[in-house]
Amino acid sequence: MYDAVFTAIAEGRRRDILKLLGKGEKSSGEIAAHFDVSWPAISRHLRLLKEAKLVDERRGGRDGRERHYTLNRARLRNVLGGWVAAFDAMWAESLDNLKHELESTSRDKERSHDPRR
Amino acid sequence: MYDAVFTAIAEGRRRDILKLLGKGEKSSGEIAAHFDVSWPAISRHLRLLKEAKLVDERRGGRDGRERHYTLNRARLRNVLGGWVAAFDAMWAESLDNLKHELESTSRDKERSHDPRR
DNA sequence: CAATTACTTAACACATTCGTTAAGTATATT
DNA sequence: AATATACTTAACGAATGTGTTAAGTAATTG
Repeated sequence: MYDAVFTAIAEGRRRDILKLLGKGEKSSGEIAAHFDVSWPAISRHLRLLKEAKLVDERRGGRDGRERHYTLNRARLRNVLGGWVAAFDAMWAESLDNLKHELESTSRDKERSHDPRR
Repeated sequence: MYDAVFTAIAEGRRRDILKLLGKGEKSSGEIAAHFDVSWPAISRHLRLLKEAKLVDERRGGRDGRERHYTLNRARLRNVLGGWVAAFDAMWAESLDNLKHELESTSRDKERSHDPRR
């Protein structure tokens, strides 16, 4: 599930597209015009980003022929922020375990001066 | 530069390795034992993670033959956190631009009731 | 309804990547 | 010096991913 997000942001051009969308909504054509690769290439990047739910798509323009993309900031923050935060949670837990271990070791010492025999 | 980090975390197995290291320092062999792929495969993942500076390596063990890896939490937070935060900065800037635009538009309205003619 | 606009999907080439096994390297140990 | 331990690097195959051009498709316009 999160996998799609990590795959999506792994590629530089897709990160560039996200960056561009950071400045505001853009159509598929506008995005393609910003880069020196073909429109189909951009279209596929957009599909991936859409599947990862990093961008939202809606019909737009004066007639409904354009596809407008917007950055999904919440998704970006939730997935990446959440993932990074999980490490700090683990860290806290590890520290906690270590603390308990040290405490029980010192309790052992109180009961006997050489518990290993 | 940041590129290596995004590439490194793109792969599920490497994210699993980072997660494992989140619980504390581990040797190359210990890490390999945790997964059902060969040691060489793990070794290459570790090299990528090291190149991305997401993990640090040092000699360890009773003799100096083991290679111990630790997670570099700061790097993770700085790169990903920084990248995500940049979007919010852009967002703030875009909002600000929009505000200025609206303000100048309303100033135009004050000067003339139909500026488009 | 034929043409136009704004895209997307398909087909294919080339590059990169992950895994495997076999071979190499570095640091003790005997 | 030979052997063992703990890895890493090399070589290679199968899968995946990015780009290109050509061929759709969906909605609007004349």
